Amino acid sequence: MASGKSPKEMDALKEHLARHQLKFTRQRELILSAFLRQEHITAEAMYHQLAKTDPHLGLATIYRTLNLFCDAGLAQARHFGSQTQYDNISHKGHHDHLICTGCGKIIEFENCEIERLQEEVAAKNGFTIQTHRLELYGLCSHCRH
Amino acid sequence: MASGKSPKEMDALKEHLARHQLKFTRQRELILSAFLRQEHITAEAMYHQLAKTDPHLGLATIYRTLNLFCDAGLAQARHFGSQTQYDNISHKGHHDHLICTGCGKIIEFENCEIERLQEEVAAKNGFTIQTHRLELYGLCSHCRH
DNA sequence: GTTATTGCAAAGTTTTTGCATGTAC
DNA sequence: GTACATGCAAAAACTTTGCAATAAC
Repeated sequence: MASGKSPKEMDALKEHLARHQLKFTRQRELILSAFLRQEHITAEAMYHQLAKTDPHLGLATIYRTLNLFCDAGLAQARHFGSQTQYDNISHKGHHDHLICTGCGKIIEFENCEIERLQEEVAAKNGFTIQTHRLELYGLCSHCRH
Repeated sequence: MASGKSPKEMDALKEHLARHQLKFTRQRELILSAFLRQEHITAEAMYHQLAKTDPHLGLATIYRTLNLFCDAGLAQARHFGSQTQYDNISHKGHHDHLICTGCGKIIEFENCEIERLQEEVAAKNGFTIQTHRLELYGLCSHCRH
């Protein structure tokens, strides 16, 4: 194996592509490997990040590819502020947000106890949780004054 | 004194307006009273709803007014799907969802213990919570089989 | 060789802004 | 009478789409 380690997400992408008669392109590989380094990112931010090494990679391709990742179950789109955030699913589950409605600051947190209670609620209703989203909106100490 | 016609939100709006040298207009009154009947609504939906009785009320006015309600602490903007949802703050807090990714069924629940823990997390980070959003995605008992 | 993908630009959506006119104070 | 608000249209911001050229299979 020349490349040695292909992360499981890369394999998952290839499988999704194969199953849908889609192709594994240089851009898709590039965008996925950049994406895996993030917890969440916007299309625009990734565009700028990749433009340094690949100036011809178009923003439309990034959007198309991130949307593809959502279809493949690797990413989850979240509308936040004025742009769409693409969350890295493999980092999800322990990834909740505290969002300041004053200045837009975002703090990430995880809380096992909350997660345990979520499981409890789900079980009580006969559900098996696949993923969740918890966002707390409020004012940070700065903005409260 | 018990003027059944002026809900506390209307008074809160008036107070906010007074404090900021803004004016209490027919449109603001109209939009607020329509807003209070909803749990959440988009600007576009409100535009259509109000157009029946007030065909000259512009969409820009609705946006400006709903954003004003956010400033006044009566509403909370949430980006969802492709449009902004304006949530009625007074209805929020006990409104979490359990969503089946198989059949789309939505169960509403509330859990005081989770809410308490949320407050705890917020406090630990110096935040004051205004509202929150919790969605659990999974499979219901039907769809698991 | 065939079919999907890319890059670019153009179009589509949703939201905000500019400005003349109207309205609350 | 003096601000601020409104309505309309135009602009801005973000995302998707059309199409000819290109790359994967």
